[in-house]
Amino acid sequence: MRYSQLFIPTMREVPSGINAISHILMLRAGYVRQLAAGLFIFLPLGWRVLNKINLILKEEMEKIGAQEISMPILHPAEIWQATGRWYTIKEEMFRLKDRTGRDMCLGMTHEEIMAWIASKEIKSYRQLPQIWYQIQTKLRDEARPRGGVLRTREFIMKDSYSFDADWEGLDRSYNLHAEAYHRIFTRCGLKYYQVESDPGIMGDLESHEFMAPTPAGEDDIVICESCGYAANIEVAKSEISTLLPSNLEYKEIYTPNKKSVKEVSEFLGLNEKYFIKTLLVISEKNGPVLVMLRGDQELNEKKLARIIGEFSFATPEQSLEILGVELGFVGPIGHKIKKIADLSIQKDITYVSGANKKDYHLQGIIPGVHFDAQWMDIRKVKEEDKCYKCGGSLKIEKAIEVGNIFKLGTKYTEPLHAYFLDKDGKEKPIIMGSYGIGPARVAAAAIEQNHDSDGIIWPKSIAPFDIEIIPLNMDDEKTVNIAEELYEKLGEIYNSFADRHIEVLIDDRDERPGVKFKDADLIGIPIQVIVGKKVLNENKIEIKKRRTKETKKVSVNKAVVEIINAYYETY
RNA sequence: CGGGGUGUAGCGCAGUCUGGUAGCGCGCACGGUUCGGGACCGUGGUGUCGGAGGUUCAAAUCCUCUCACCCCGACCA
Repeated sequence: MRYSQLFIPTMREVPSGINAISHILMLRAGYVRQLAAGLFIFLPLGWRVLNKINLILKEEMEKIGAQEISMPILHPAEIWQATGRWYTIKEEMFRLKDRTGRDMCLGMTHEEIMAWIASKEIKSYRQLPQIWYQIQTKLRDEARPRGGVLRTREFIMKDSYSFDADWEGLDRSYNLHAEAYHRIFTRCGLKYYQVESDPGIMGDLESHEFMAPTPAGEDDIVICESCGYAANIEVAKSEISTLLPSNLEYKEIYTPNKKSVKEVSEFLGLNEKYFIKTLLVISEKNGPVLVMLRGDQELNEKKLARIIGEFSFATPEQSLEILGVELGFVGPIGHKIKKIADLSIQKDITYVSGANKKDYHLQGIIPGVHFDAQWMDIRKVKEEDKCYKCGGSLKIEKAIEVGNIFKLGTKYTEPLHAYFLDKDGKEKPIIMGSYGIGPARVAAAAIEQNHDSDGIIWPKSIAPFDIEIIPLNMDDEKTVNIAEELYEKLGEIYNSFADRHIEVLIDDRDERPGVKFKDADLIGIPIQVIVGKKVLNENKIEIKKRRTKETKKVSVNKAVVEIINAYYETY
């Protein structure tokens, strides 16, 4: 295509108040514009990138036998009421009424609708398995849209759903998706991890997330570099070293105004690890709960919430009211309320904790002897911990969730009565799975992972064009003729890498060379072909790889072959 | 939802403290000179100063309310 006919509004200045690199570059390079909080317009270049990604998604989904369909985004409330999510999801769902006053909502996702159609049409095990997918708009009234295109209120998602007759079938469909996702993200040029994840409101079974590491990411993931263990920090487990025996005499100690573990630890000259941090939380379902952690550890709130449901930390007033103790001096002994202690607290040594009395702590506490509790893993993994599988060292990285896979089981099919008759003539619920990928997040992650100070460096599989021809002197007949000739010839070449023709952009604008160079680097097409009077005098043109900035002069009559070679060499 | 911040030309900003009738750079239009890394000179157009109400002879500026957007946190199929 011709640059002069394409709408690519690049910006020289950096928009103020935003900080995600992908957000800045998408704006500066003319890929997107923002309509309102969490609502983005994809301009021609941005839309081309999304379509490149979608094409890869379609190809890989078709390879595992998935069939593309399209579902409404406006849903009747009854279906969401049937599964209960009409009630469990709160402000995040856009709701409205139609003219007759009927409750409706805008689809945040499509499990309900998929299970509904399955319930109507799938009657026999002979119709199973099925995998249906769509690339469709989702709407969520996000509390805080952020990071440009990373978290928006309206976005496109590739969502697929598997329907199987039994659990082995679900495993098969799940694994097929995992394999397809590996191919997809590899093809899109992303660095990514498949991590264990929290199923959240999707269900209670196995789930994984595909995470593209970048500082702009919203999630923390834990990676073991020796054995490959990878998990979202919300569910990650680790091993921490056991402590050497301690044998403190059981007695109260005066600790005036020393409340935090750190303060008391310094006051007594005893390592934080020999403390028990006692927290009071108020659970919506279970009321007050006392939570114990080793002094140097932090609470993983997600882990605790999975045990006791939604909870909040007690206020100073609540602590006095419920325990009769000021916060800071609460200890594990004596209270009648529910107690949960982290597994890292050893039962064979003595600890220090609050004495349940203002300005006093208690030493010599032996867990299991002086108090009992429900022993659970509620600790947040730290980088200095060891891998619980292999003992290897761990690293924690920020990452963007670009995809996820969930085993749903019968969570949606039972309430929506999606039953089929099995071989044995018995009626059984369909076993379901759901699998999502956010194309805009893939694009943003690709930019986060592939850019330099001049602009975007697209992985060539998802670049809006393959090659950009840059004639430098539009008033020089020879320059224009050779550029146009290359444009013609290159456009006719079949791109076996992508199974389509080479897509060429020619910057035919009457602009100064500097402007063209800057814009070309900003928008990030993998190969630049520079045609200019100066080098043309040697009967040569230049080929520049955007990624490495490596430039090569080649003679005009070998140009096409050399350009194609350079294109295949880059990545 | 809690905390912080910003709204002045298409973009980036100054002007607000101390009230006096709106400015700079870039971009844009036209003319000329330039032409291998966001050119230069000249000319020109551009604003309900986020909105509403109030104080005042006079409000971008002071007061009250409100809206939008951004950042941190909570939340996040």
